[in-house]
Amino acid sequence: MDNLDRKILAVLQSNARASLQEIGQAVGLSTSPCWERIKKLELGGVIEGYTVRLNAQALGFADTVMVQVTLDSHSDNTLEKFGETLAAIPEVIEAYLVSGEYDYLLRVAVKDTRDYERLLRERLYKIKGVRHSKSSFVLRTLKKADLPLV
Amino acid sequence: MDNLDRKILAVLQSNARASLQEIGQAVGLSTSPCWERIKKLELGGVIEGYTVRLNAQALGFADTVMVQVTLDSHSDNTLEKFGETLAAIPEVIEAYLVSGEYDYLLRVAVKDTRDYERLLRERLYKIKGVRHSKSSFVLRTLKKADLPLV
DNA sequence: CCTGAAAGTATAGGGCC
DNA sequence: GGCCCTATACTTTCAGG
Repeated sequence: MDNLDRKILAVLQSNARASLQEIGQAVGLSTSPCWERIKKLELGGVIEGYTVRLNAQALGFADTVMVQVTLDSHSDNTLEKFGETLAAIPEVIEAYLVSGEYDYLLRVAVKDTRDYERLLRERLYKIKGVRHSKSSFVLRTLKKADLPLV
Repeated sequence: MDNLDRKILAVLQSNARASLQEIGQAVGLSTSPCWERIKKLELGGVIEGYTVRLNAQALGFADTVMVQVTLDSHSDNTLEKFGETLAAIPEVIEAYLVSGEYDYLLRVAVKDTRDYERLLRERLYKIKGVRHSKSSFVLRTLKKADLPLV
């Protein structure tokens, strides 16, 4: 992992479909070393995959909600069950176990506030062990950046 | 935007470098309509770009911190200044203006706890108008999913 | 690391239902 | 309007130096 690798990753962050020629031009190498480096980064697990940045709004997900969740018990069992339950809820896009005043932070994507109310009532409130939750609706996204590599 | 478009997007979500042949096979179309649909989704702004999923750990960002920020004043001016300041801090990966008990939620990527302490002291605490902040370190990532499309 | 050749892919024309 | 097929230019992939 040298500076050239990081430059290549920076290019791929901004356009994962850039051709090897474009990447090579940007970092000052010919296509073959770029290709070899990328394969190494893929095999080494630095590159986990390639994905598309989608406009959630355009796809009908008008609202994003950040949910703080506090559990009753912190036994291994409760914790694991909670994780499994979240995995099965497609609206839950991200879920983190965190330190601090609450236990979990979720990022949830929903069509509208009614959809969110349904999710809370029918899904989150039904999960055993959840003491309480606090919802924060995202009013505006100020920043969404890539990891700083160079 | 029909079901085929959503299927194509689902394929791209899981692998943005899938060839048109693979995409076509997955959705039951030949390559040309897939290509046309993708171009339309790009031009229509549904597809905002293509990016790479990177292993933050492997790149030296061992810690992720979620920071709740509360501002003193809620004037347009303070709000805008705050947004601009955040834009210039590379460690701040995401920033949301939210409803609820606090004003902003930030996702911050740092090398270690010392790096985070430095960021707090030298950057966040220096921003005018910040009343207080609460940090939650991410202990474990339970889920990181794509938007549910089909 | 480079050059370069072979296999695979994106892009765009024309035709079909 | 949306599909399929086909030709050409570009890309990926991997040899040999």
